[in-house]
Amino acid sequence: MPELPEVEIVKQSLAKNIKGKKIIKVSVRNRNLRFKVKSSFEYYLKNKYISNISRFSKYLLIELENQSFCIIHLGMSGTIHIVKNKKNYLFSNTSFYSSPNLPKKHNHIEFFFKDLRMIYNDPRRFGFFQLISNKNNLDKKFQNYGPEPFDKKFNSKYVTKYFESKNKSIKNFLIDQKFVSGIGNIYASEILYLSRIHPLKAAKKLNKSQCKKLILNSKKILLNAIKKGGSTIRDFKNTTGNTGHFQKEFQVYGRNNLNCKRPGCFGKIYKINQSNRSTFLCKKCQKK
DNA sequence: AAGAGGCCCTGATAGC
DNA sequence: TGCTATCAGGGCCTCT
Repeated sequence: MPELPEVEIVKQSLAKNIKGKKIIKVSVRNRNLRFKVKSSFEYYLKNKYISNISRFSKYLLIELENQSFCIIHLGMSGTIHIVKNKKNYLFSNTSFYSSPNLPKKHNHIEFFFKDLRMIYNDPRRFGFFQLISNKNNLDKKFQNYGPEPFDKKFNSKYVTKYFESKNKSIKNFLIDQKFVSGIGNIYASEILYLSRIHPLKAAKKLNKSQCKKLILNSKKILLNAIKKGGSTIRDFKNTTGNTGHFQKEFQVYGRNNLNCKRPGCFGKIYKINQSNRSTFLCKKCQKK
């Protein structure tokens, strides 16, 4: 479930906790993630320094001293935990499960640093780790991704041009990473509600003012979610194992059969199915 | 070519 | 209590 805001929260924590540090050791307990973790993975990372931590879309980018990258995608249930070490941890197995918030199962990958460990947990294994040899190949990896909502390229001209003669629904475009990067199923519903646009509306039928609203509200929702520490529906936890708070501010997501929160609307929130994913909307104040 | 739907996976929950 | 069915959804893939 991690979308851009949740990944951003994790990124900030990694920047604080592991940037500049040397990876002493990596251990992989389960290689069968979304893509198989290669057997050379641990060896490649061993003794390398981390020169930078960044994020693109829903990806965490760990840059290494030799300008190569280890990229992480959290899939839907991936979480990263930072556990501070006790003394002599390298020689003891007992400290591993000592952190109260660390799950007992599905801890697939562990990075060891001098003072802490970074542990990747992912029950459903939709997430993945991938090594990328240089910046050029990183750009190649993301060349088919659209701009992030905060990018200057995500502007009125781009959106209206993109939507020309497109029959696909606006909701399916918001979660389409080729159009815009970082928005997932939850925030798509919230953005459309705030913009008063019906999720089933064909993209080409949006007028200029609606496109502008969409751009503005995408930024607004995501920034606010980052400010609140992301959203926790089921799985998302920050690196200390705590939940985010933006879910308390959801206007439509998960509010099936409840009243519309918009003052003076008195409509009801419906859950519909779009391409096998749930969409939430108020049929009264979101117009086709 | 655009767009829809299937698949990967586990855990939580509902219903009998 | 214990079984089965359903749902959750990111990204890649296949099919029409």
